[in-house]
Amino acid sequence: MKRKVTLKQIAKELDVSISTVSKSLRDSSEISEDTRLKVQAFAKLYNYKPNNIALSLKNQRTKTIGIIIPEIVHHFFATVISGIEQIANENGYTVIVCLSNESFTKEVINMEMLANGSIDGFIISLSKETQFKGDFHHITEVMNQGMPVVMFDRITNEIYCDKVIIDDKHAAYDAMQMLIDKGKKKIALVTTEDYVSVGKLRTDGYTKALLDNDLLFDDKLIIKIEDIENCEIKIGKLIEDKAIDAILAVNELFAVTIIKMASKKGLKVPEDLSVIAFTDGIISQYSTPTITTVSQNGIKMGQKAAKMLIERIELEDYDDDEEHVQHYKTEIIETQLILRESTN
Amino acid sequence: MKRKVTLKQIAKELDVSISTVSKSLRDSSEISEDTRLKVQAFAKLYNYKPNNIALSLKNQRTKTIGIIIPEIVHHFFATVISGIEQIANENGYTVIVCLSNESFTKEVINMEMLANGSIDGFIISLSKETQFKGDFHHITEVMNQGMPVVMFDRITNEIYCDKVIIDDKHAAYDAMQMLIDKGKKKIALVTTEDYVSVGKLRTDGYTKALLDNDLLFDDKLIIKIEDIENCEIKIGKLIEDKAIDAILAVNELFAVTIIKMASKKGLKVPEDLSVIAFTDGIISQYSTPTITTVSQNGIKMGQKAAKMLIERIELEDYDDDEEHVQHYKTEIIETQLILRESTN
DNA sequence: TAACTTACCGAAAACGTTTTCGTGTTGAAA
DNA sequence: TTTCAACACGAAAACGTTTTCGGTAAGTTA
Repeated sequence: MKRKVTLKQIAKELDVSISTVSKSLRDSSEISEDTRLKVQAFAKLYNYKPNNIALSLKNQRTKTIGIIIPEIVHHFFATVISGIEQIANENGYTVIVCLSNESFTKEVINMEMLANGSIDGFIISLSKETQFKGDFHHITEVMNQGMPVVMFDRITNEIYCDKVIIDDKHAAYDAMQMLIDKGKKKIALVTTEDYVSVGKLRTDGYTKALLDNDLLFDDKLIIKIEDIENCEIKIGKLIEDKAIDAILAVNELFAVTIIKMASKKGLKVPEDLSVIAFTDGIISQYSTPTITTVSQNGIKMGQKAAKMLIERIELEDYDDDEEHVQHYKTEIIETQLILRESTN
Repeated sequence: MKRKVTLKQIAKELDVSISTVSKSLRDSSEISEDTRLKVQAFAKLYNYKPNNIALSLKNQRTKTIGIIIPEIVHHFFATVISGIEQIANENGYTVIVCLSNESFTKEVINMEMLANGSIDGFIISLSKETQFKGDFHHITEVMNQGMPVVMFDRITNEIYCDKVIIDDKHAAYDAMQMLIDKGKKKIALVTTEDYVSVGKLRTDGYTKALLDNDLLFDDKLIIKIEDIENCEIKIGKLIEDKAIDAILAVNELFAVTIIKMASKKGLKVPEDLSVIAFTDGIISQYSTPTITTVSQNGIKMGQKAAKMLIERIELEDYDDDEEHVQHYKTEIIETQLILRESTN
């Protein structure tokens, strides 16, 4: 069990100074070919690799980016990580993943933990509790320390930073328009509580589409689900009571539950009821019938977020202390309506 | 934009030495109450937090564990990470996640990247390509450097280290026994190629159950899928040609495809055909019919792996260089047969 | 008064790098 | 022989900590 070899050990072994070893390995012209080759051979033999921690301390850069998301057992977030990881890797970065589990406190603790030198920047999607409380001091704090932050999907307008989102309102609008074009008149919306930013925006799109098409807006057709566990009754009632044409669901789980309840009540999808879901994931592809979705393209979202963050990080290196005005951008990832069997 | 404050800055500001500041903040009895309180107040005011990188360098411990998995957009792996993250967090560790994307080369590169001081230990599940090649030098290498490694799920017997697995053979056997007890006589197996360790073991369990119950073993009833994309024809043929009672599938995607093809051919699940899948994930819960599965409990697997790794890491601290024999353990996570609609 | 504690604090090493600067040796030019 | 450049290498600082050791002043004891 030989531990990792260091410059110091090589230097001692070869009876030269540490500087000489370091320079030799970096092909400095200061060193004679003789010693350079000797050192390199020795280093190779003992499989020398520079210690990352030491480099981080010296360079004040860790080549690591921190990701904070509400949960990881969730297709969308997993795809985003996948996209981030890909770009990060291509640029020589590694990623640290922390989960807030939708808890404000855990989000804060995780940020503080990582902010103490462990990473060069954050990519974050806010927890429900954070969005509910509207407390974002932990974000501003790390930003004040000069650490770049990119927010995605679950964002807030109260913080001025780089963001990448989908145009939820517009996407919902498009989905609605498609249903309306197919002749649907009575379209329900199954969504989350309003403090979840995306839920609110999708509701706005839903409403606007109705108005623009001179359709009746009926708030009884909007139901807000708190937790997935006991939503079946609510959904069942909706389907039963209201002679509905179609439903827009803000996520896959709602959609699949809707289909299940519909079939229980003797309704056929899509013949009697069309269903469109947000978040194109595994379920939509494999449920029967397969579900028409608004695809969020988490991969692209992650890639974009990573690119923005890395650019910001590496820009800082030149930027130094020149306090010139930062111009933050908000990138919008285009969505796509993926037509499947749940609509006709 | 004030950068993070350091001990040195505090020392300068308060006109004391760095040591005094450090000791004050750690409540050393060497320091008078006067200066101690003064320093602490100042530190609090400027929100001083020790730099993690510096601590890591000094302590030679990073309080970070590295995870290397084939992919993250995969319910099972996501749950494992979730379990790892939970235990890690409880013990003050953070996790770095790297994806091999089933590539041997990426697996090696990632390991080398992390092995240079960035982490205290590895949790890894082998890529398909690694299992196919049978080349594990990267694992032995980091282990020789004294870095603890825990393998889970996709393991190899050629490496002696801590492992956590499910008893795939036994689990397959149990699932088969259940089908046989229900009177099924002609049971097919849809699996992966043999070099995937778990695929092989599940096949063994399948075979053993047949033999133990004096049922005919027919290798035409075993089909091995290379990639999910074009498996439909193969599966379709299997169902059509062979008057089958039941099918054991080694993962959800195979199972749901089987169900889909069956319904196309006019067969009803479970009336005409029972289906059991490995890997209890989202799909099984939400498909129609819902699918009976062998649950793998990724959470528990991740938790166990994290516990084993952390124990090993912290044991090393005392252990030091006493080269006493390491005794590695292989933990087996119990599986559970979750009965749903796809069996009767 | 001399010797000895005790309380309080600072210098410096250590972790592993990179890089700047200084220094000694060699050979050639003047 | 003197001067100077080129060459080859080492010392030391820096990144931010923690900790050991040493030292100074005051107070205590003989």
